Order: sequence, then structure tokens, then C-alpha cells
Amino acid sequence: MSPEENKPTDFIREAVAEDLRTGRYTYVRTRLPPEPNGYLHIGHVKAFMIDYLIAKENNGELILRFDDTNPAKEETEFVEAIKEDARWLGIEWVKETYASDYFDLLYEWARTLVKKGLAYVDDQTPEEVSKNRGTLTEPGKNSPFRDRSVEENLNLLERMKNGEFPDGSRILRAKIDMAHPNINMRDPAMYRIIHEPPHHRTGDKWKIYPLYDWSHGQNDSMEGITHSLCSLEYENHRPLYEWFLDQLGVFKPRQIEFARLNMNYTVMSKRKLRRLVEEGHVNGWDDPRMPTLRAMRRRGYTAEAILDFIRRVGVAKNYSVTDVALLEECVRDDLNKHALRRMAVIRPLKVVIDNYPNDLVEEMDAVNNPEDPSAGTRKVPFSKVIYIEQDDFRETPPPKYYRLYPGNEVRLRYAYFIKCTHVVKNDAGEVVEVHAAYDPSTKGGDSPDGRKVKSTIHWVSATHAKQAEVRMYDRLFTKEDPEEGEEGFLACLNPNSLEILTGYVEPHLAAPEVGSRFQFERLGYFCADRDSTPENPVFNLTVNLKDTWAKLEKKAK
RNA sequence: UGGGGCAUGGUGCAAUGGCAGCACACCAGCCUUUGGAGCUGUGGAUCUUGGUUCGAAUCCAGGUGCCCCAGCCA
Repeated sequence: MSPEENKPTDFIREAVAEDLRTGRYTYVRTRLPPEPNGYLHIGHVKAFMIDYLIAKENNGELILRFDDTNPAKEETEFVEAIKEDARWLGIEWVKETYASDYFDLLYEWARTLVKKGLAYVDDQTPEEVSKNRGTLTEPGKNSPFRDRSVEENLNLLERMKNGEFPDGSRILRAKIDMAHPNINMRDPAMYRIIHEPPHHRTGDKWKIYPLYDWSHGQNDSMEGITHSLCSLEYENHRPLYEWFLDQLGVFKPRQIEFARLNMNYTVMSKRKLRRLVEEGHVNGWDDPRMPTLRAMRRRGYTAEAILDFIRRVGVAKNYSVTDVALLEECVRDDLNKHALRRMAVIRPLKVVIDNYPNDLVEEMDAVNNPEDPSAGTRKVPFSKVIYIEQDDFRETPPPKYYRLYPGNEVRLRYAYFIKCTHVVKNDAGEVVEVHAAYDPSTKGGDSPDGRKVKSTIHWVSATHAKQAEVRMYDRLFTKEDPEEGEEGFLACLNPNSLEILTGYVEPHLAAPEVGSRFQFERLGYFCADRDSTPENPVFNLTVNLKDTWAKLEKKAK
């Protein structure tokens, strides 16, 4: 397939191409407009990649502009976190700016509108403003302060700026139409008074702060942004976006809206994510069960996989909820090609090979990655006593069960064929030890007589294995849409979303580099966690392998 | 009962008046020293009613459903 055919196309890219063709714009410049009041999550990635890629595909530029118009909610800590996450995704920007960089110019532009009789200071209380806005079906009422003179408005605005009035006592409003069917056009607020806390960049210089509608489009214009791409809920704001720019007579970017990313089995709103963290339902913003980028990174997701996911989701205006299974498939797809294979037993069951010499240790050759021959091979020690997965043994096998059971022969991966001879049980009647006999002629896993086994299972040598903590993760919520229903999203938290196991890993996994990713054969992909110590390596389940047997077994029930 | 937007298999996205296709999921099979990976195949969709047209997912009209908007949040 040629790169041409591979290029994604969607209604935004078509609109941008059209604008270039018709000469509406001669270049492309987009902006990334995060508000520094939280950590980035998977939903942001879609918006980020649209902005970044559309600029890049058109030899254009991307400006990273922090939307810091509300000192009550924003912090510098988030600025650094957002940049770190964006860089991890591979996003590049030509310039880092802040809405607050433009406060002076924006104030001048506000004065311009006042002078043109298009903005006024309103002394109504917030309650009165709200009441007089009207409803969806009824028009609003004009403010009694709507027709003040330009001089008085200029004077009042200046004094608002200087901090002469308390919070909430006055606002600057655009003078448009209180009867407009679009409520955003009913004399929207432009500036509000906020004395505390100080702004994270401008300190206590300003006592008035612009609202989104007054700030965003003007900043876009000042920066020469050609395409201001945002989510669907801003569609109703576009008339206002254009009104300001038209009245000012300044450079006019084009706002285009698309559907934001939603995913099932998770929540994406900052408020809800904060509750999960603050109420201790998860262990912080980077808990691997969270949909934040730092959580996904810690869990072992690669940037490549996340970007592939975003690409596969596409861009449209349909409200949509993407299946998290697609994300997981993208992660597997990437890790399958790159992760080194290792053997680890996470729910150990002891196996004694009675006819294997007591003190013999053999080094078995094991392939590091069948998808990538250049990854080479390694030696794995084998001895008389090993651990296998509890799931890989049944005393009485169900139909279609191919693994170890009394009388059955299986292959130990890269080692020998073994046949189960008998078991040892505890007082409770549980199998605590399996005994088996091996066939010395099958070393490496091939039988010279052409004999077949139906199953290959993984193992670790008991005396050589390293004990490790393995954190198994499942979906955070049990319902596809956690927000649906009366009880709220916390009511469907999955009580089993984290299970901590103590397993055994092969010697090559004893001291993993934090963040390194492996496939534990037949189990899934795992990532070494930063909680690892030399005594206790810790692995996070990134994503499980597809498990045909588990599916079969589930269906049989 | 105002305004803005959106309707294509289970899910997400294509088809820009000319054979409704891709991915994920699902199902069946092949292959396999991972019940992994890979490969092959099956089933399943144009919200509805009418109209224009040789021909409609696409154009027109009506209907229905869903989403967004009444913050001095973004």
C-alpha cells in the first residue's frame, strides 16, 4: 500500500484542504489548548493528535497554548505534567504560549468594543443576570445598565481592572441580543472580577479575568491560528466566536468541531477522576487502572499503541463510545512485535519430576521473541522441582482440556515432555504437589519418535526462580457506561480491578529495569513497576493475551 | 414547546448519484514448542415514510430518535 492510500481523511482534513485550495488561508497553524487544571487522559489524545497531525500534514505549525483564564482552578504543576505527556506522545510544538500572555492586548480589544458601543459593564447580581437571561423558549430581558455611556463603561471597566469592586459585583458583557435564540448570544459575559487566588503566572496584577468565549477566539486571532479545532459542545459558541472577530475586524480563524473520544468501562471527566483519586478508590493519578496517560504509561502501554488506537478510531461528528477492546488490541499488536518473551508463574503449583536426577541443572535454550529473530535466545535453568500455573493442572479434566492431568503428557516449553503420575493433597483435599515423569529423549521439547502432545505449558525452576509481586488489573468499572443509572459511577466500581499475586519469575526477570515490558508467555504483557526493589521486583499487567481456553471454559458454564 | 448538531452490522469509521467496504468484537476452520501470534472463511448494517432519478446511504420533503446549550467553568 502506498503512503498516499494510507493517509487518513475526514471532514476536517477535507475542510482544511479546501481552505488552502480556495485561498481562504495560505498556511495552516493549529493550537493545542489545554487548561492546566488536571492530568491528560486518553480522551485528550484524540484532540491533541488532530491538532498536531493536521498541522504537520500541511507543513504547518502547532502552538501549545495553555488556557489559563481562571486562577481559581489552574496550577503550574499541571503545565509541566501536560508537557511531559504531550512529549511522550511525540507531539512537537513551535511555541509555548498562555492565554495570560495576551491579557494586556485583550483588555485593549475589550475597550475597543466598549468604544464601539458593543460592550457594557453590568451591575446586576449573578442571580439577576441568570434570571434575566430567559430560558430556552423565552427571550431574556435587557439589563437596566445596558445603555450606559461609553465613558461610564470605560471608567467602570478600568476600575474593575484596578480591583475597586468586589468579586461578583460587576461584569463586562458584550451587547448583542437578549432575545437571541442561541443563549450564548444573549449578552455573554466577557470579564469577571476575581481577587483571589493570585494567577499562577501574572500573580496579583489582574483583578479581572476573561471568560473562555472572550479569550479563546481572540487568542487564536492574535496567534494567526487558521483552524481552531474543538469538540462538539462548542458548536453553539461558534456564532459568538465569529461575532467578536467580525466586530473587532481582526484576522479570523475557522473553528471546526468534532466528536470527542468516549470509551466504555471508564469515566473521563476531570471531576470524576478526581473523586476516584481523592476518595482512595485508586492509588493516585497514575494508578494503572486510570485512563490518564501517566497511568497508561506506568501500566506499560506504549505511545505507539495509543496513537494507533486514535488513528483507528477516526474523526467524525457522531457522538460515539469506543470499545476499550480496541485499545487493548492496539496494545497487544504493538507489544507482540517488540516485547521479549519470558516465563513467569503467577499462581504457582509445585511439580516434582521424580525420575529427574536430584542435583542436575540444565540450561535450556529459549527464544526471546518469535516475531523478531534478531532478539536472539537465552538460557533458562531447568531442574527436578518446578512451578507451573495452577490453571495448567486439573485432577479431573473438563472436556477439551489439553493441559496436565493424571496420565496425560504435555510439553514443558523449551524443556521436556512430562507425564503426570500422581498427586499429593493436603488435609483439605487440595492438590498441593504434582508428581510427574519426564522423557529424557525429548530434551528441548521435540520427540524423536514423532509423538505429539496437545499442549505446551510454561514453568520456572523452583530453586532458580525469583519471587516477584504481580499486580493483575481488570476494568475499573463493571458496567459499560458507569455514568448510567441512579446510583452513580462509584456504585459500579469493580471490586476485583486489582489483584496482587506473589509469583515466581525466571532468573532473567530478577532485576528488571523500571518501565521495561515483557510478555510472560501464555499470560500477557507485563511492565516492571517503579515500586520494584532488588528484593521484590514488581510487575504490572499491561494487557492479557487472548485466551481461547478461558473463553471456551466460560462458555461451557 | 427555542436554537444548534448527529443518525450506516454489536462497536468505531469509509463509500462525496453507480457492486455498501475496513478495523475491532463475534462465530467456524487451518497452523502452531505460547489454547499466543499468523492465515482462511461465515453471519450480520444504510432510523422511518414519501419524492426526484435509468440508478439514492448520498439529493428533496415530512416524521422519529439521540446529543449539546439557560456558569461571572472550559
